[in-house]
Amino acid sequence: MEYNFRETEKNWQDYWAKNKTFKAENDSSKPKYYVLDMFPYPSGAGLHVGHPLGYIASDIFARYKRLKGFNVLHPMGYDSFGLPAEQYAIQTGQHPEITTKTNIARYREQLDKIGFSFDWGREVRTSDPSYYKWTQWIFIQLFNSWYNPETNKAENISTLIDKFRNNSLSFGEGRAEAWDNLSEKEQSGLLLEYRLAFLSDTMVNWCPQLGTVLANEEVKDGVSERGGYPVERKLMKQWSLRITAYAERLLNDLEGIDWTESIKEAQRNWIGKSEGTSLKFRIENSDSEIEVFTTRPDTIFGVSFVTLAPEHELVAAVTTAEQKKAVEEYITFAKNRSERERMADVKKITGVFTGGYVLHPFTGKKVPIWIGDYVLAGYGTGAVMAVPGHDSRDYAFAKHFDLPIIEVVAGGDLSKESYDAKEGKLINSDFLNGLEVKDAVKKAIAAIGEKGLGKGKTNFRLRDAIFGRQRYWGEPIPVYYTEDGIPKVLDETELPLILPEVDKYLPTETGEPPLARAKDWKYKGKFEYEYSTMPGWAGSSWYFLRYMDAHNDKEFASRKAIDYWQNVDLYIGGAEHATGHLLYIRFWTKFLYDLGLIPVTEPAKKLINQGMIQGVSSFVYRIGQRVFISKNRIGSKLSEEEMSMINPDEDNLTPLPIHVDVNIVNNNVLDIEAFKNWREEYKNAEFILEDGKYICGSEVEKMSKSKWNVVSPDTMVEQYGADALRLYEMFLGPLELSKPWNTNGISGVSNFMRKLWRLYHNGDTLNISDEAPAKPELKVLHKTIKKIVHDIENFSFNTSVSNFMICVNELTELKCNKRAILEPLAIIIAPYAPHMAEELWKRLGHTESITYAAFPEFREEYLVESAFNYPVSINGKTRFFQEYDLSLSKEDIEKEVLNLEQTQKYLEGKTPKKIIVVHNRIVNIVV
RNA sequence: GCGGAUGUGGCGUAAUUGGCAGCCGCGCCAGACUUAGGAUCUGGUGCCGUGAGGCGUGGGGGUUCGAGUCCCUUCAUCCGCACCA
Repeated sequence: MEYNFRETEKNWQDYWAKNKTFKAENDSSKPKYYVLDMFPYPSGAGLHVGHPLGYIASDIFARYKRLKGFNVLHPMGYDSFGLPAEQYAIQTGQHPEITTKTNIARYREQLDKIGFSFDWGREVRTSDPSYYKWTQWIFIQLFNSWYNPETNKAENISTLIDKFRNNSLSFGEGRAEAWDNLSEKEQSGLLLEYRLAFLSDTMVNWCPQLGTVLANEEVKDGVSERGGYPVERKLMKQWSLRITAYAERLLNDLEGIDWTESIKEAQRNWIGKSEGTSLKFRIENSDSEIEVFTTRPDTIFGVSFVTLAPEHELVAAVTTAEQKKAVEEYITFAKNRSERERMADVKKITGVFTGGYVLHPFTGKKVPIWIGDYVLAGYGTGAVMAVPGHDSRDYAFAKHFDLPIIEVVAGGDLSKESYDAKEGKLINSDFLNGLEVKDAVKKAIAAIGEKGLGKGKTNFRLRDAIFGRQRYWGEPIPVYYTEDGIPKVLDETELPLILPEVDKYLPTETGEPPLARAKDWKYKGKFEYEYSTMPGWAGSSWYFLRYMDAHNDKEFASRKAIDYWQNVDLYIGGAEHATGHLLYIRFWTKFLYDLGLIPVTEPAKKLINQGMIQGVSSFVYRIGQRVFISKNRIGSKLSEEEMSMINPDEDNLTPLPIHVDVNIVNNNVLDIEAFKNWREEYKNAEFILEDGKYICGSEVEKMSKSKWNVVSPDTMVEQYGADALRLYEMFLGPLELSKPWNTNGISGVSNFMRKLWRLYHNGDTLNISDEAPAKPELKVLHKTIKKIVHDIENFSFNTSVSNFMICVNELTELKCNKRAILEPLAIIIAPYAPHMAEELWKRLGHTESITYAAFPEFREEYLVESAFNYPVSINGKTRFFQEYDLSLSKEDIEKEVLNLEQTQKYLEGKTPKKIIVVHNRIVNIVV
């Protein structure tokens, strides 16, 4: 009897569910291990074959750790708030909750079929009130906290109020009123400048099509990441999170975690730390100063103009009457240019002279003030000292407007381009002349400090994260407003603030978010709630903690559970979250740590990014309306019969490529019957074939419904079984690599599964011998154990599949049916092919699941050889092989080799210059 | 522009980390068995050459007894960031 994967896999999946085989305990004598996948957003399209890649890898690891005696936490859940469900709701009127539930059910069904060892008892859904209650709770903690730069951590806002009281507000820059004399509104406004969750007027990314603001992380190339709609800058009152307070720690702590270099680098980039100095330029005929930020104070004598961002607050003040009109026109122009336009023509230089001047702090010379939109209002001080000689952007601006270019660092050719390198000697620079750049920087900073013109300063590119979304399907922000408009957070006992029902999922006529439609939705019946909801990333910024204690209704997770599980040992997910989710989850973790709520500062010790699985689209080529030409016949001569199919008068004779469903194409050969039935319009299609077949074209593209290249895991499981799918996804190549899906190859692992089964069976019956194993059999087993352990621990799952194949091939060759070999083999393969492993385990006479069997111990002694077959090479080229006992010394081997007839043949009478003998490796003779 | 990765047969890939390049699989070729099949089994399969042999890890150079692996240089592809002063 052949192995019946359909029945067997179903049986074991039922068994695992019924016996709660993968339930993790929150305390155990075993060491803990936490394996986490990035939980999915349950979209309507269901899972394609690319989604489970990371889940399979993490599942193998989790199962391996269980066999190694660890108490493993391996949970799964759903990131179930989000835009697609809401947009679907807008179109259909269907409540997003219903769509979400349906999608989750579908996801669960698909996941179950693959045989994952998730502890479903800990499932979380971010859209569930019992979950978002705690997301709201964390928001309240953020609101009630500020970042104390002295202790370098978040503290309760009361410690700030104490400071205000004691120092009469001298703590806040430039304020001297007494705290208690301020009105409540003034106090609230002041505190908002410090709270980690705060309301402020900020420039936001406004997306009119989506009707919401977006975080910087959600905007790519000036369009929304979801949907690709244009995004514009707009000043709005918005909730934000003060992630910038954590910039330094987010940067520094990257050192201590085992994440891929590319993710760490992306985060470093995003945080964008840059060290420099601030410097003030006195405005001519005025008491005001323009403050700039520069990383190159050494080039101070190369300043030939100062550029302000169009939004800079001093623009009006420095503009002269003659230039007023031009400046105003320019500002209007800059304002109306969308972010997208501005990015699209980075090369285009625009700007205007204000007519005003500043005085050079060292020479006292007049320096013209310009406005240019290459200077960003949001970074540094929104003003730069332009050094066209040594900054390419200033150079381009100076060239364009014909402004002077001064060389102050020797080494470049300023007639061609600016010299930006930070090496060379200073020239034309008064007291800096002759110094190397590095020393000149130091001396310049010192001089600037002495004159009281500025001081060393660090800037970050990281912006505070805008937190409010003018959307329905998200966590309500637990805030209400008093009659004075003072925002107040709800009391913790009032949580969760349930997402109210609305009649439509659209903004109101007055442009308020959908939540404003909710009937009688008022705090204590009279105060208005905040109508914005939280962004998609809120719920995912702490979910790893909730899994530790998923049903706790008193706390977000009990201290005991958190102290036990600590943080994630292995986190697997896509690299697309590099600067979004993975930054936020680190931020929230650090915040909760500061409050003393959790014992760790990082969410995950190790992170692996699985690659994308791309689709391979297939194409048919249509001529006219109903004739399809095989790929390699395009451009070839057609027979008379073939010609008669085409009507050259009516038909367009250029073959038109059309995506065809990959499920009716095998090895690029089209299933013509299936194709005719695929769509009504192709029922009467005619074909121009090659070798009697229709060959399709193919191309690697993103896997998506519209490209007809989606391969569903269900189809694979149905045809080959879950174990085969698991093995094949791993066999495809290194986990981190992106690769196109090719269904053809799965037959290889499918054959392997059958071979494995046959190893234990003779025809229909189990065929196992209790005889002691022979040495070669033990050698094969232990070689495999060694390799598999090495592979798993290095996350090299592709090579372990290949090693299993080698092992089974060799044991088949040896006709091995010894229990002492096949039992351990079942265990080591169990993480990869758990269903078959369970079935074999049972047939071998075990009554318990294989999940908690003991992983076999590797024994070196079985691999020890007494001799080695040395490759003998002459001048590095392998010529022949010779076996020598391993006890022989190098000298002995050297002598023996030289005496060999074959050696003499290759030496052709010459005397070797040198002989290299590497023990257990190679012999090389140099002639 | 900055940063991160990747280049090996027709294809996906492998190489105990400086020691026999091409493991494992797909595909292909040949054979066996078959009331034909896109099933199964056996063998072969880097390239050139009938052969001895030669050539081969994107290209060029170097270090070394020995380089896919280390160094320099160059090219190509993918991804991330980007007027960040």
